[in-house]
Amino acid sequence: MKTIALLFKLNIIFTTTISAKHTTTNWISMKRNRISIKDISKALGLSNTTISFILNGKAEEMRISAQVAARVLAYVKEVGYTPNYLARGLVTGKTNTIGFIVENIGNPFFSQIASLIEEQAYNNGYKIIYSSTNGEKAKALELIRMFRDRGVDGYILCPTEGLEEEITQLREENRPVVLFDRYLPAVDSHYIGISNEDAMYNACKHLADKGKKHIALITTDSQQTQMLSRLEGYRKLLKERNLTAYILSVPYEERRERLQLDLENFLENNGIIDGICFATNYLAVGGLEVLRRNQIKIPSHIAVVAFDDNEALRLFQPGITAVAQPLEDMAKLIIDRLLIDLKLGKVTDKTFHKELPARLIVRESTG
Amino acid sequence: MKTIALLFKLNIIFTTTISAKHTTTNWISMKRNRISIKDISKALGLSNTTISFILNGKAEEMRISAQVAARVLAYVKEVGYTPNYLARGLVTGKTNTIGFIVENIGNPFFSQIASLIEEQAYNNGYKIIYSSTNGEKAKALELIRMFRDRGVDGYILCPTEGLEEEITQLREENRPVVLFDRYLPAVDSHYIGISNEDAMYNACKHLADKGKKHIALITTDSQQTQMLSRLEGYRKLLKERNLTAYILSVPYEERRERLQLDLENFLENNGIIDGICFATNYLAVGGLEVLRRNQIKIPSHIAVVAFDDNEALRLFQPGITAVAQPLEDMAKLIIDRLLIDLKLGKVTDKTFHKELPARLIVRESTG
DNA sequence: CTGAAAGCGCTTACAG
DNA sequence: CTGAAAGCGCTTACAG
Repeated sequence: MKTIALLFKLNIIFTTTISAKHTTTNWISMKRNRISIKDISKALGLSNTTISFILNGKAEEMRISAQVAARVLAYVKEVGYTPNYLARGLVTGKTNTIGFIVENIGNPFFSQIASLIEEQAYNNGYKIIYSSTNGEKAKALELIRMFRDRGVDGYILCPTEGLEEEITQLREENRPVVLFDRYLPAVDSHYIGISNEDAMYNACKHLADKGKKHIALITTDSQQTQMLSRLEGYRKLLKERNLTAYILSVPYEERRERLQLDLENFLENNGIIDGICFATNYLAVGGLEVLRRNQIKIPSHIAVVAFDDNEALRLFQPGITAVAQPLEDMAKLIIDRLLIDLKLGKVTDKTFHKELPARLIVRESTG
Repeated sequence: MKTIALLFKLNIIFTTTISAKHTTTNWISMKRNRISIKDISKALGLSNTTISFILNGKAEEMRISAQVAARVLAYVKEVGYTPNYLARGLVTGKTNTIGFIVENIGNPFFSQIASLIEEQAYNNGYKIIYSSTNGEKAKALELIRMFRDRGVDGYILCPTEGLEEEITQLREENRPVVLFDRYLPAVDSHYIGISNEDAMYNACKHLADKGKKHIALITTDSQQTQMLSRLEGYRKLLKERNLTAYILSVPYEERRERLQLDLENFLENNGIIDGICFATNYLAVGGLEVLRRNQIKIPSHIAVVAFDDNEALRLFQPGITAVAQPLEDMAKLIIDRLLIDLKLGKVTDKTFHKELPARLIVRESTG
């Protein structure tokens, strides 16, 4: 049967290529290249079982003689055998792969945390498959299902709205999930983020302490938890200090196109504003361009605080005060939490909901 | 046999959990959840073969009646069946996955191109597994091998030095590979990048045309092709205009720590410098901080051009003139090229070596 | 201590 | 037009 299959394939190649001889050789060598457990057991006169046990470090447990084990390991090393993960995954149901879903890997916040998560996962023997949702629920659903079909062992998700049902199902199927950046209130799931309310409260407090009386919040209309909490923090400080709220809420879908015009109008109509908090990184970058184009002096005319720190804010002149998320700690917590469920082989009943404190990095933009 | 295995697993659960009943139910529902071709064929009274053909769009080709096909498709949709990619991959040797290796996903250049490549791949039915080498050959080798063990169909590599042998082997095994950003001169492989020499030549020419007579190049000692070409471009312009070269070459390994001190010394010792080209993005960001800290006026004292454009350079005051890589075109070419080999099922003899032109975005930093 | 054999969920050459 | 059966490369319960 094997021979027949071989001949058949060769035949295909013969009829479709010009340099048949060359390709044929390649094809054979390609198959030869990939050595299997069967090849090893045959060569060493042992059974597949024995090889497999030794390869999986179960030699002692299965009371396989040290000499046999050593002989197998030496041979494996010599021929450079590596196991086929697809076959292994098919049997064990484990692939040592983590599905990582972000909003957009091109966003510095996500790419930086991706870099850290990748490293942590790698150190623990896991690889990452990633994808971006661009904030679309349909895309997110498709990605989760695709990951499932590919048998990822666990999921790290930056969820869009409307994913409640799917995530609940993942949990019911005992698939480890950790949410980050934002969570879904209706779903009981592990979550790691920052204390957004406190972070924004502190940012605004910093402005108020600098004597600002008319503090604006530039945000989007997204109903994601992290955005709502930031809004809460803003409101809390304003209430505490008896200040008027000036809120510009840009439609999330058109956040890039609309920001510029909307912000210009907003500032024109509210000339009294003397402090601005940007609720997220792309709003800050876009907003700073608007401020500059309108020759608004920072901080003398308007003081500025941004959410999420990055190079652009650091290099801006004046340096922009920013709320920095503890990316490294977050990445570590996310992976650690996922690994616990992964090792356990099932989802724990008690979910872990952790909000880390953010750090306010004070620069010249707030005087 | 199946029943025995089932009981065994249940037993394990009974002995390790408290709410055994609950967990048991979960476990069964988890297995039930995953419906297979066998389940479908049984339910519909057809063979696995027929189901498989229909699922793979071979119904017509295999002359399966339209009614049967429709019935199967309807049932599949109803029960929400999705194929197990591991099993499929084991048989076909295809996983519809592309291995994507970058230097560091946290670097904006790589995360932006990753975002674009991911989208293009996704539109063509491929998923991305990615990893970062951090410029280390050992890590790169390990990643390539890990990807191979996981059966990725193709490779998009930003190669480190010393990967010649491994890449040659991939080609010999008929595994599609596309290099980007830099290539390995000793290896015949597809490559997509930019015309680095021209790009740097034009950047320096722009400075010279602005009357700069003492143009410095800040680069690393990396021997990667893209860096060498940029150096060539610099040299070419200098020769053409009869200008003296001022080159600061920071050790690649310590590029972050050393840049600051080295650059300060360099500028101090070469007070005559009136123009600077940074050879890559992190050098530009670090370098600009040094210039600012030393209160060097841009462009009046020193004019500046950076390689790779990004937000930080755009927002910097003054705006920094930058060489912008055509990321979108590159991503498209990379995927298109890989898809050709992927569809073909083997590596083409003729390799594709394409260098796209970069664009110089002139801002205030060059006067 | 070790091996024969079943099974994971697919695809596909072959036989009607 | 459709099905029985082999095989992809592993793991593992069972039987010595």
